[in-house]
Amino acid sequence: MRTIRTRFAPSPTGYMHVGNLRTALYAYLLAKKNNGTFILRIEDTDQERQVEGAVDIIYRTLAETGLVHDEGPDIGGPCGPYIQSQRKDIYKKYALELVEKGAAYYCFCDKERLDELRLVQEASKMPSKYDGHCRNLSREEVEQKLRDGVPYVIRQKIPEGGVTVFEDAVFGTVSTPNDSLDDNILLKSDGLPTYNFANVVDDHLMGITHVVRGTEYLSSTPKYNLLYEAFGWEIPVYVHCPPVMKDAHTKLSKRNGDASYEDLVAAGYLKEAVLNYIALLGWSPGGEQEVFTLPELVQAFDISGISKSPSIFDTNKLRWLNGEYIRRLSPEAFYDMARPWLDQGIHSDSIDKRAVAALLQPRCELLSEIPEQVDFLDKLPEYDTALYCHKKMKTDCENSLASLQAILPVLESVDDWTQESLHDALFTLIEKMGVKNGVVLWPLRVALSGKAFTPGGGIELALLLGKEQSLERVRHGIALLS
RNA sequence: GGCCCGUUGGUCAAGCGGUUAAGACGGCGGCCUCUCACGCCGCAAACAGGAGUUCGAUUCUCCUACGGGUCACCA
Repeated sequence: MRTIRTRFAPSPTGYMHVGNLRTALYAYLLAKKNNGTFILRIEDTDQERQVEGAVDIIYRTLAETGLVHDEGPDIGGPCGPYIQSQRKDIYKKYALELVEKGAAYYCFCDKERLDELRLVQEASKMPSKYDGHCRNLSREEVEQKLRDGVPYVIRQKIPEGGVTVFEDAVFGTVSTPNDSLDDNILLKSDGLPTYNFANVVDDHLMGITHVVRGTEYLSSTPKYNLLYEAFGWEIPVYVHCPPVMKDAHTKLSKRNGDASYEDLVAAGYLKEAVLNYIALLGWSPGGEQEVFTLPELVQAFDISGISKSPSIFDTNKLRWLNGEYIRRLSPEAFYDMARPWLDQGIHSDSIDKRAVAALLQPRCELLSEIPEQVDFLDKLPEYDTALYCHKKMKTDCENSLASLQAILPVLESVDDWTQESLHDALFTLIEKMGVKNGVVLWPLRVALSGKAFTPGGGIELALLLGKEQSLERVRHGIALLS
């Protein structure tokens, strides 16, 4: 069996959508699973839609996520160049070959005629389709016009009648009547090929064995196959992937303001988690495992697990998975990753950020939420005394005040400000008072944080804040409640 | 509108003629506990509808409905 060669062929027209990334991922996985080759090709035949810097985003994203290509514009390879605009001459030669073979023809219709044709067809509710005006021009007519310098395009000559059938790896057998296909343009009047054509030529020339792409190409695939057949080339295996949706009706897209890969990373998602999540969006490994490293994905990948219907991007699940990744990080790795966010929420130098990170790690699903989780350490927020009333803890303003008043001297007497000392001192107090733990510890935690929820309990917070600051906050609490 | 494709809980999904129709996220309840979270235990929640084929359909066929894609000198 031939070595499998797949390719990711984006147009440099903007950001990396998650749908795009997923297509790249599947192409990568398919190649690597079979010890094959993964190729990057830039499809920039549309002069007008180029976006500055878009190619860099593609390189950066692939590198960051570990989807490293074996051949591509930046690293070269045996089938270069890997940028379509640099392959211009190649396409014309093949287009002409097709004309010779009778599978394509020169068309001299100008834009005006085409627009008018479309209007008429729309008005009469006819399917809009090229009317074949130039389809049967004689050789003499063609040569005359060429000599006269009339602008031309080259169109594909779809056979009349018949049905084109092909096998898709995810959708199975797909058959389309040829009459529903249009004589599309292969070579534009600017000499550049359309996607339809460049794609086929490049995929063949680059030895692509498996074409992984979105379902938007499913219905034009018969036309590509007609091209392959006309050339006498081997048709690749098609793997059409359904789209990633924002909701049941709309696709996930930058245009709708949906998050791109970069946005997600900026929002505090780990790139591994994002990649893992999108791998599972529209593909099932079959087993129970949900957390996969890239190498594990390579091992587990199989085309048969790709689903036929669109899937909705679920932020909830991504969050969960991200939390799962965070919890699996070593304390050091998490600290390093959390550091920038920690710095945003805590400016004081007296707080031990490693200790905060340790408290945070099991309670953090999204890095970007860290600042607001820890900002109370910097400065006690203003809070309502209603916080002291907690039914389950059996606390209210009165017994909270009593507790804080009892706590104050106890804390003042703790010289050795450690977890053990604090714990011993406070639990001795609890025993002496003959109350439930919460009656003492809840007011303490509230006084220290001014918040309903915190990463850590009263003792842990006291330890972080230090003796002086803790005493001050307890006194403040007493004043508030008095 | 023509052509192509799809439809299992709210979401991701397993299932490939016979199952009590997995599992995960989310939701709800409980346990643990110095709050919250983690962890653990449990609950609710689905085969779009209708005809066939078959001893038997979530699985096969057809129709309907709904949804998506595509009909450019864009990719």
